[in-house]
Amino acid sequence: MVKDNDILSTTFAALADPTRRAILAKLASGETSVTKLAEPFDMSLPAVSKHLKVLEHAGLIARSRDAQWRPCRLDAGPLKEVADWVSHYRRFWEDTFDRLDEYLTNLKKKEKKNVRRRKK
Amino acid sequence: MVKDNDILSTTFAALADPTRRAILAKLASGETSVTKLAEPFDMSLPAVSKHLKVLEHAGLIARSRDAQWRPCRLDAGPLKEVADWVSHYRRFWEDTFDRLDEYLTNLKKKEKKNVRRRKK
DNA sequence: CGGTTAATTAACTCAAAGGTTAAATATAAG
DNA sequence: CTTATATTTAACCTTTGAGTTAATTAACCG
Repeated sequence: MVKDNDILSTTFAALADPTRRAILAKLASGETSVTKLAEPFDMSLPAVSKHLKVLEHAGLIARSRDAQWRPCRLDAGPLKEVADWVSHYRRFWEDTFDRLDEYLTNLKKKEKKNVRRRKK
Repeated sequence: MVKDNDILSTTFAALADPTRRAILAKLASGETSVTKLAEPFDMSLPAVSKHLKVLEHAGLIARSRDAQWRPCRLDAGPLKEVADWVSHYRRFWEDTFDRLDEYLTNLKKKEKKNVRRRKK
């Protein structure tokens, strides 16, 4: 269950759908109407409307009113939170530190095993 | 619906749960058994086991066998993909003034590069 | 062997996600 | 006022996700 007061969870959940990520990508080139956003997708307009609601609720887009159109624009604020969160793990995919960490973890484990065996 | 062959969707979906992110955080300080991982959470062991399965399926953790223990270790590979994806939007939270054209040119170049890399 | 510990699988519940079609709303244009 | 266009809401369906308890598997230990 995704808790509603958990910004990161809401953001990640919103991003976990290729349609929604495609919408964000499109909005990166500027404000667009719902119909234009929906065009490339093989789904009904209400479906796209729902995706937009999810993105809006996650704070990833904002909407205004222009006659009968509801133009959407990108709001990347929550994406900064994502970038910050993932940056904490950077050292794990840069292999130098990765190997060292794994080595140290292994070493610790073996020491604990030896201690346990000696005590018993 | 999250498509199974879509790595980013699977990764984001796995990260959209605070329990799973907490598990990853714990694994950042080294391999641990399932029971130890489960300890801080107010849920049953099978529930944690399921979370681990989700993380494993997303390639975010790997498991080995040590007697009756199944130690888990972090695998940050998919997190690099997340970092790469989100980095495309960096300008939107960094720049106050409009550099849209430059951004789009860059994005297109990077996307082409990624496609080539995946096909390889 | 029999018992204990670690972890998973099975079977189930319940809520939420993602989609549909049909109806409703809002605004503009004749 | 009526009609066309843009979009949302309503009602519904089906699948998935997250949790539960009870049973099962796997490995160790005395």
